[in-house]
Amino acid sequence: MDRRPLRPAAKAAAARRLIRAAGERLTAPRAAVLAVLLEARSALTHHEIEATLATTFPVDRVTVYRVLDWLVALGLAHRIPGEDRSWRFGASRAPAHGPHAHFTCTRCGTTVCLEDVAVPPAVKLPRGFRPQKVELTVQGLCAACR
Amino acid sequence: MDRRPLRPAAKAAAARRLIRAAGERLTAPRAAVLAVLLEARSALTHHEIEATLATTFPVDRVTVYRVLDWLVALGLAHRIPGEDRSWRFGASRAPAHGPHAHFTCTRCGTTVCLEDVAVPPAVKLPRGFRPQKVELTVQGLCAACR
DNA sequence: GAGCCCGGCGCAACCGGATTGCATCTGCGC
DNA sequence: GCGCAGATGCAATCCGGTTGCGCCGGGCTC
Repeated sequence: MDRRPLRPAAKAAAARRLIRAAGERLTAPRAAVLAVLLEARSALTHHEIEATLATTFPVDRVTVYRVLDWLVALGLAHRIPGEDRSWRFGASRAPAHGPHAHFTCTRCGTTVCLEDVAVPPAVKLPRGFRPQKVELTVQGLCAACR
Repeated sequence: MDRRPLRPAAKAAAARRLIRAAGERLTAPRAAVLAVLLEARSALTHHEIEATLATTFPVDRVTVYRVLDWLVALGLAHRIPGEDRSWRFGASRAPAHGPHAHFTCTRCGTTVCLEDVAVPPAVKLPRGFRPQKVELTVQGLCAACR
C-alpha cells in the first residue's frame, strides 16, 4: 500500500530477480505475469492480468492460470476468493505472510491488501478444530466509488 | 454451533413460520430449502442442499438457486464465498447480523459459522475508503479431518 | 368454495471462469 | 551446442451459476 510506483522496467527486473532467487526456471511468461502483479496497486483477476499483458506481451490464458498457481505455490503471490466467484491475485509482500487482510469494494470489485492490520484476536473454535490461517475481509466502498 | 438438533419436522415447521412471518408466499420448495438450512450444522453448498432434498423432496436446480437468493435477500440466510469458487449458504441466526466469522476446513471444505467471536478490531483503511461489512475467515482442519 | 391473477416453478439452453490433454517448444545444466 | 525435463500454447472440456419462457399453483376476491 502506498509504495511509490517504480517504473515497469524496474518491476520487470525485480520479477526476474525474485524468480531466480527462488531457484526456479526463468521464462518470459513467468516474469511478465509477476511483473504485472508487482506493478499493480490492487489484487488483479486473471482477466485483468491477461488484458494488461495483451498490450505488451500476449500470454496464453491457460499459461497465465498456471503461472499464477505456480506463484502461489512458491509464496510469491497469494490468491483471494472474490464475491464474484473469480480469483484475484496479488504479489506477496512478505515471503511468508501470516494473518492477512483485504478490502473489497462492493461496487467496482477492486480488492486491495491491507498491510498494517492488527493481528486478529485468537478465535475460539469448536473442540478439535485446528486453525491454520486467518483472513480478515472488509467490504465497503473504495475512494473512487463513493 | 452446538445448538441441539431438533427433529426435521420441527425445523420444517420453523421454516414455514419464518416465511409466513416475513410476509412472503409460502411454497413447498421454499420451506424445504429453508428447513434443510436450519437443520444443517454447517454451511452448505448448493450441491449439498440439492442432494439432501433429492431423497425427500426433489427440487429443481434452478429453483434451489432462486430460493437461496431470495432467502439471502430476505435476510434469512447468508452466503459465503468459498475457496472452491462455489457459494455456501447458512441460515442466519440473528435477523441482522453484524461482523461474521467462519471456519473452513482446508481438507473437506466444511464451513461452519462461528457465533461467539470477538468483534474484529477497527481496521485501518486507505484514505477515502468506507467499510460496510467485516468478515473473518479462519482456515484449518476440522475435528473430523485431523 | 370457485375463479382469477401474479409470481414461483421446472425445463432447457446458455455463459464464463477455470481446468485438462496433448503436441511442441525452450531454459539451462552439461 | 545438445539434450531433456519441464514450460507453453491450442483446443476441448468441465462445472457452478444464470437466463428465458411457458406452465402451474398460492392466496386473495367474491
